[in-house]
Amino acid sequence: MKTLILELLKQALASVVAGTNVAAPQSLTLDTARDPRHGDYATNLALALARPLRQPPRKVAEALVAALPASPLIAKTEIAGPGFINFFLAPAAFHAVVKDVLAAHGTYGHNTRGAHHKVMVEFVSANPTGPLHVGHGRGAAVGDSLCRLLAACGWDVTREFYYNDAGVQITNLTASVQARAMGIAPDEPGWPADGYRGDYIQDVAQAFLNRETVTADDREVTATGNVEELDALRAFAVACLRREQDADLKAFAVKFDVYSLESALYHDGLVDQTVADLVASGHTYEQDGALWLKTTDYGDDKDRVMRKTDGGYTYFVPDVAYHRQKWQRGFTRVINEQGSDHHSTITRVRAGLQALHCGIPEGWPDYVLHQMVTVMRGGEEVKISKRAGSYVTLRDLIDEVGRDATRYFLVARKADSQLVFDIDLARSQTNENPVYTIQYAHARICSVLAQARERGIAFDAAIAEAAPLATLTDAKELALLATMARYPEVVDIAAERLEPHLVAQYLRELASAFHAWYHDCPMLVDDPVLRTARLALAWAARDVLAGGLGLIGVSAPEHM
RNA sequence: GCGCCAGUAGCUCAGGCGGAUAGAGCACUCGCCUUCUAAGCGAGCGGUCGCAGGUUCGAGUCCUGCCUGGCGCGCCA
Repeated sequence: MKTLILELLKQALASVVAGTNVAAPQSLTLDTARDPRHGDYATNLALALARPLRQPPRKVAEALVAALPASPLIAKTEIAGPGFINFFLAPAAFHAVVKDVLAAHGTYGHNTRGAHHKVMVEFVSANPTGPLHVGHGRGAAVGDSLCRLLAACGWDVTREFYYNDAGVQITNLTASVQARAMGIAPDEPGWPADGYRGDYIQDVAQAFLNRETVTADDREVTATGNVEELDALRAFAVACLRREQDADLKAFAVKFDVYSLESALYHDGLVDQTVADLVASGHTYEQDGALWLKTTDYGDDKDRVMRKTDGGYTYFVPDVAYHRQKWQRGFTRVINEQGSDHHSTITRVRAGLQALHCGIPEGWPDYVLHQMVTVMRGGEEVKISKRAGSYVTLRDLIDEVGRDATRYFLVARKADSQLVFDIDLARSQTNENPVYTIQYAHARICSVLAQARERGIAFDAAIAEAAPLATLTDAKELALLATMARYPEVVDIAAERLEPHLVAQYLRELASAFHAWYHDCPMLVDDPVLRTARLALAWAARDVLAGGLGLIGVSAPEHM
């Protein structure tokens, strides 16, 4: 619908500019009008052209309108205000949306912008030292929606989860489990400094003593039961927490294609190779017994230690090795979704990659950072979960408010805004809760279609596609159609800007437009032509609602 | 002190590349169930877009400075 008007406008523009030495603007803006009195679409093209053409904007607008090719889909145009051109569409233009939706068979709004190019989205990437917390949940919700959006835009998406299974934190975890296995509780003599204090450590210790076998998505380990064997303890503890995180992710309906391990980067020699290549590149130096990378060559505010005086590497060295590996695996596009508390790594990783001089473009990879989540209940901040001890777990939220509400609220805010998660709001099953308003719209349509079947009214996808729609003239149904027409643009922009919250916001508007229409325009009327047309519209609206909900990983229930 | 992010209605938040009278949900007030699900609809109330300058036909949006909050500033990840 929009592309069609843009095309006409482009022709008008070409004809107006012809014969002058004024270049046509590189891109045209055509906005969906906010005020219905401004029609359906509006452009400020005349205002933009006024200066280069040295003519009053309204006069330019008149010329543009005169040059606009006639179309049966445009009812009229108006010149308004300082020189806006408003387009009023004919109902037929709206009706075409229903056909578009139905013909797409569940892929309406999708596009081919990605052209099957590979993109990796790395997200969650929690270290296996405890259950996932609410921050990981935000990362999971945002990252998973990004993957769904990119896939809908024709990208070949790989979902990757990276975790540190070798560093100081894992040593710490191992010591904590060992202490628990030996009957030592936090703060008792022998409890490791900075040990993990959550109850889950006790569970892991007990399972280890029971010689249990644990299976996670990427590994299986059987406990030896010997608390003196640190390697066995570590392997078992990591497997246990991986399994726990897998269960959390499964409950959240988030899946990964690839798990990457920090330890593998060492085993495969990628870390040493990266260090050697960085040294060879001339961007390193030795000082105070440590090896430094001159990250200041690439915009950092100070240089960073690569190899500590104890001989170990700092965390960003394997990160650089890992990202070079991503590049070598053919991912010319990589998006890392992380908590913003790690944003300082961005400069270092990019600097390391640039210093390698291996053809990686500046500014690669992309990052999407999410800000902190504060959980509120009863007007007070919630900070503690029994199981984890020191933070609110994702599982707590899912158990308390459900997967759909959790996902919706965690993805509905712009990632770089801090988020207040109100448990009372999320769990309320009333009109206070936007996620239910959206799902209810979907369920309502399903319910009416079921009613139609019960009444013996023949209706299916084929009938919907063939339905004449000329009787759809009510203002509410045109408004609903206009909202549905915006969906492809929402998907496109949300994927382009890596902002899945736009989809969540759009769905609320779509649900609202649907409910208003539902209220004013009964579907199961006696007139078979009108009835069929409205059922076709409802069928299409259901497709768009289900498609949008799918992009944010929220279910589209048939009953509520 | 330096860097990143944010500051928009009582609350939670949207606001494409600068564009028309700044929007939504909730809360609050008033209406609407004999009617396909009232988990809904309609109307009303509610604003110094953090502050101050600047750029221009036009600024919530761009620039500068400042204020407030979060995060980071480690040979932790």
